[in-house]
Amino acid sequence: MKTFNELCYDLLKQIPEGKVVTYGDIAHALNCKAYQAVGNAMANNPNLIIVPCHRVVKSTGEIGQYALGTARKVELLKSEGIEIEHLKIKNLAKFRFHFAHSCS
DNA sequence: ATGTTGACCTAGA
DNA sequence: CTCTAGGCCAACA
Repeated sequence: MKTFNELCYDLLKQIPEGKVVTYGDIAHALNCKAYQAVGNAMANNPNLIIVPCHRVVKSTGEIGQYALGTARKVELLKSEGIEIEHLKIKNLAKFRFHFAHSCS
């Protein structure tokens, strides 16, 4: 049985470049509202290289936190093509990624 | 099992 | 827009 954290990492790995998701979206994808549990999974940061933790932002459009620092997170997101200013995404909905459901 | 913490969210004023 | 209050869940001591 994978832990909740492992599930979060798995979802993160599915996020393509230039796309971002909110902690709430990840929690909702897991049929739960464990927003903070998702954040905790990132905070544990067991596989920062494998998992694109930098593509996770807050629902308000703010960048949130990052293991290597918010500044580094912004730089990475901007490299992806996302427009950010003052640690906040200009068009969050435009870069919002929708997780695939069990339906195909 | 209980208490505390955390890269949070939503609603109300 | 800002600030306050309540709620939510999992992992760890």
